[in-house]
Amino acid sequence: MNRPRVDVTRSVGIALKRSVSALRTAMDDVLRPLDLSVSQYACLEQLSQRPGLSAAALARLTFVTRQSAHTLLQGLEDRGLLEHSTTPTSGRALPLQLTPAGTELLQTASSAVAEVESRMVAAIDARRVEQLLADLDAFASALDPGPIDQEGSGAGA
Amino acid sequence: MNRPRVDVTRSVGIALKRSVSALRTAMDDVLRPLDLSVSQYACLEQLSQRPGLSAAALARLTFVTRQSAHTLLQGLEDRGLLEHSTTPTSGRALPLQLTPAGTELLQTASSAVAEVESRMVAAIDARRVEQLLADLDAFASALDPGPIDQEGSGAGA
DNA sequence: ATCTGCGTGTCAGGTTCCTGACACGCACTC
DNA sequence: GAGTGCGTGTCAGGAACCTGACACGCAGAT
Repeated sequence: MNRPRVDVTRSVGIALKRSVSALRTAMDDVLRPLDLSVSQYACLEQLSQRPGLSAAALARLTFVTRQSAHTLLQGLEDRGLLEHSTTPTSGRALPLQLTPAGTELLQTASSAVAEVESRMVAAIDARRVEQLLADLDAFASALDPGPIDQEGSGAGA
Repeated sequence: MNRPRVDVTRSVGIALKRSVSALRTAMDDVLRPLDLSVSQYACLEQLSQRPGLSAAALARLTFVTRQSAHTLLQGLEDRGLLEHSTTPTSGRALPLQLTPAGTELLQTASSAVAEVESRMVAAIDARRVEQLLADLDAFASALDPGPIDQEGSGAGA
């Protein structure tokens, strides 16, 4: 075998990428039978939690551009999983909402994903989950002070 | 403002995705002036740490398919950043190695990335980094017990 | 009322990555 | 020595995502 004396794998970035990669693969595996991609599931889930979202808002929540979300949403709509109102709430924003079929499919998907996530979380001490969540949040805020509520004057050189 | 009483953002998966997304964006920003993508940087870094790697081995280390790595590597080779030996070490595996130009560029890139990563890590208690690394590793192992040092007899179902 | 700024929906093009498939070389079995 | 299994390099096709650009609707300033 090889002994990595130069601990490449001790980088936080790599560890992050590795766990996300594993999670994505695992989610993909359980979502595949339902013909849903991870991004599609994320849209459905967010839409279920916060109905009436616009496509652009949904895009921000799922960390993709609104163009990508648009394409993705069209596919979901073609399958009758969600529908958009024809009456804009404000500006041009068209509120989206799940159809009964979408809600039903989401329930199946959601429990499958929850199983995966709980399998993952079970790997560490339950008491540390909250701390981990906070740390992860701190990471994101430190790198991208946008979406929070920080004005972040004096950007780091 | 809004008070998300339905804490969607409390999912570990989402927190993970958010921090990775922020990290990727930040790395992209500092790597752009060097004409390097995050994946390209990852290849250079791994190759520097472990010279003589094959393209397929590199692919596994950077969490992409060997086909993607192939395309990516070609671009790097065209720019004279790395080169592959013509003599296979074993089977068809062609060992890769950085050129002096590649090593030099990597140094610049590496320090830029290190700055980003340290900015991120600085957001949490330094004493918790080790624990976090272990937790992240546990996540990945729980979901995908493959790439560690398991020979995994019998293909995973 | 007109203008400007911002957010939004949408179309077009390009890049990156993936799945599928094939040919080749080594190790092992018979 | 032929056959089998595994890992590897490579080509082809497609899906997903992104950047760029444009048109439209609301809110506030002029």
